[in-house]
Amino acid sequence: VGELVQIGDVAEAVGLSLRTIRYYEEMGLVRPSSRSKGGFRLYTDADVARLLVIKRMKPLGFSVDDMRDLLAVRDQLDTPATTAPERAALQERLQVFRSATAARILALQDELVNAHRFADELLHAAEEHTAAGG
Amino acid sequence: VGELVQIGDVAEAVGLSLRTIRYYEEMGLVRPSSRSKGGFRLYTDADVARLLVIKRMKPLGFSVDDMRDLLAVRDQLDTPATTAPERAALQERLQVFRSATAARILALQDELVNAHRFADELLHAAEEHTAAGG
DNA sequence: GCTACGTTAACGCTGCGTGATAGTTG
DNA sequence: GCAACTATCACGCAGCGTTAACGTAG
Repeated sequence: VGELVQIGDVAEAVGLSLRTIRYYEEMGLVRPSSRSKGGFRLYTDADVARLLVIKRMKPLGFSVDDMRDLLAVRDQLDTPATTAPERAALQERLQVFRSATAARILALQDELVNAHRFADELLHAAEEHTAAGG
Repeated sequence: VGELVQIGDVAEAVGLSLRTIRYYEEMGLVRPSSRSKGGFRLYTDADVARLLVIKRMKPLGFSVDDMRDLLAVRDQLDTPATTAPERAALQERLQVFRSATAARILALQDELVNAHRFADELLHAAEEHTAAGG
């Protein structure tokens, strides 16, 4: 629960490569809460949770910049010192992500239709040439 | 019908950028059937059709190499000189694309579920902080 | 001869994969 | 002191976007 885990365990747990995790750190998304005496990255549960957020955002087409932005909003909302007007502004930034996600959902549905059509085309192309040679 | 069109018209028609169309040519996917005296690319309907196939494959996650491969299969199937045993081999290559497309459809469905969950999370995160300050 | 359109480099970018080389942990 | 893990460069790659500098079409 209050465990510190190394990058390898984290990678296996969240399904990201070591390289990817280090890359996100390099880009300012997730910093391990501490390091071992020898320099090994040590992650808390909260750190892992951040990586999971990222992993969810990735297939939605969000860029690293977008992810950093959303994580920052989350951090601010979780900060008690954040004032009400500040929270209102953060809500608007969340709204942008909701819109983008909604748009992405529509795009995915389009792609699904497209994929089915393509599969059909592949079948027809196959049949045309196997049956009566048209 | 037997019209030759320039790259700009093609780009608008299929929804790809000039750069992208040239890139696909560079990669050996679609060569314009001819050039103007001064060197302008001139495309036939068949050329445009090839580009449309590519445009359909792109969101399915196929690489340029994959696309070249599928177009080659198509070309072979459309060639009357292709023998029956050759056609059988081509069918097997088509099967690979069908499998990949089926897998992609499943992946897209997963991504859709993921996207909906993410949208819900965004809503909950918003509500938690707007209503009773938890 | 003007304007819109096109040509070929060639460099830039994202999101990592893939070594190389060296140090750490237990 | 050995195996397994990790560290930091640093280069490579796909799939284009984006100038730059210049030629063509009509």
